[in-house]
Amino acid sequence: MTKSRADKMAETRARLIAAGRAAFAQKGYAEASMDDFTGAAGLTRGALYHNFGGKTGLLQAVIEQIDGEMLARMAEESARHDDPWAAFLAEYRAYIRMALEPEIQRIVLLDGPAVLGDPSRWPRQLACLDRVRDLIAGLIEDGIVQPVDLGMAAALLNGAALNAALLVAGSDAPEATLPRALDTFERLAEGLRA
Amino acid sequence: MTKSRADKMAETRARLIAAGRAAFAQKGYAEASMDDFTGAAGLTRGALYHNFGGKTGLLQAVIEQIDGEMLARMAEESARHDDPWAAFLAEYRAYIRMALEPEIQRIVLLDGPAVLGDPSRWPRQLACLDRVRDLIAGLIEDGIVQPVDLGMAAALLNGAALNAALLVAGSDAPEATLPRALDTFERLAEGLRA
DNA sequence: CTAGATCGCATACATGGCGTATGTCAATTC
DNA sequence: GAATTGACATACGCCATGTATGCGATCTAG
Repeated sequence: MTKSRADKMAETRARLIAAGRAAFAQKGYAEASMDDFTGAAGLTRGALYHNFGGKTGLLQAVIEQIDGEMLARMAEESARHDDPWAAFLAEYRAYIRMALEPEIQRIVLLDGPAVLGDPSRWPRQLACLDRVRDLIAGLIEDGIVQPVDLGMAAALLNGAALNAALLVAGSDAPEATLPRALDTFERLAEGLRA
Repeated sequence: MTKSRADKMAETRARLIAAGRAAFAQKGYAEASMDDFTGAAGLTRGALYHNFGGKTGLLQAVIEQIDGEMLARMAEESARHDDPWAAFLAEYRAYIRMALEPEIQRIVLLDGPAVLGDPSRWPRQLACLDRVRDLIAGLIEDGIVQPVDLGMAAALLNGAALNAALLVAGSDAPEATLPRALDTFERLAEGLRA
């Protein structure tokens, strides 16, 4: 079975995304040289410009991929709980833990907003943000949470979770700090309950 | 009265900081060319490297200056309230309003962390973060707030406030969105009360 | 008071990364 | 099977940062 043209293109896209993802995570967006990571992928900058239009286009694609993985992991966590509030907190615990990983922290949470602008204005918004919005909407409908502005509540909670994760990641003993972060976050979230 | 050598150096530093501040705010850190804004200040890159060691050094100095102004404005706001909890909320209201300003948003909240790394690990930490820590410590001592981890609570609240501000700033009608942001934030903060 | 040392800043140069225009070869189409 | 399309490579120009060098003004020593 010979590879079709579209298959080959999909493969080069995947290779470039993988190489870019590794480089962005390790050196940061600004310090990652296109020649370096396209070369590492066995390609040249020509392929990158053809497929993604430029360096920022590749960053978008990388973020989209990571976002999809984050969404899946959060959904997986919440599925283990029957109580809606517990499921809600479980998703945020997963989010905070993921924000600890250097790859997600650097690419999605630091360089992404700085290079592409505020995530809430991205053309393809982060799926995990949308998901949290839906969760909160359900909690409000069930009378578990006060009737607050959906997008606002989601943004506030995301910001709190992100900073919690950054602080944990930067601490000397992340493992010891993580439970305190989760605890403090849950107390904050209590403020939204009916 | 003739200018001393130190006086002149202080003036060039001030000029460079002012020019860099304007350029970083308008075009973002990465897009701001050193030749451009040093030229606008009537100087050259030589002066910049001599005084600040490089582009990132200037960014640090700019952030330090803005941080000082933010601290002053927050202190001013809280001084108008007698009730400790009201004063605490007033400071955060001021913080959210300040995060709306493109200059602060772009330089301190977006590019700063992306270029210099996590603020909590900066050599000269943000003074306004320290201030919030102290406020929370006082509230805990007075029994107004639950005994939570100081740095963690401050980080969470700052993250929530930051994202609230970003969302407001990115909305179509910032003036109409701001009150909802403040309201949601105060509800969250309620979660920390004893 | 003057000569030399110092220091703040400008100038010139080297390096390297991004973006674009052009070329090439393989796959598709008729 | 010839022509065309399209995916990707190659080559070039431009611009930005960082560094090494040079100059002139201020401070200092005798």
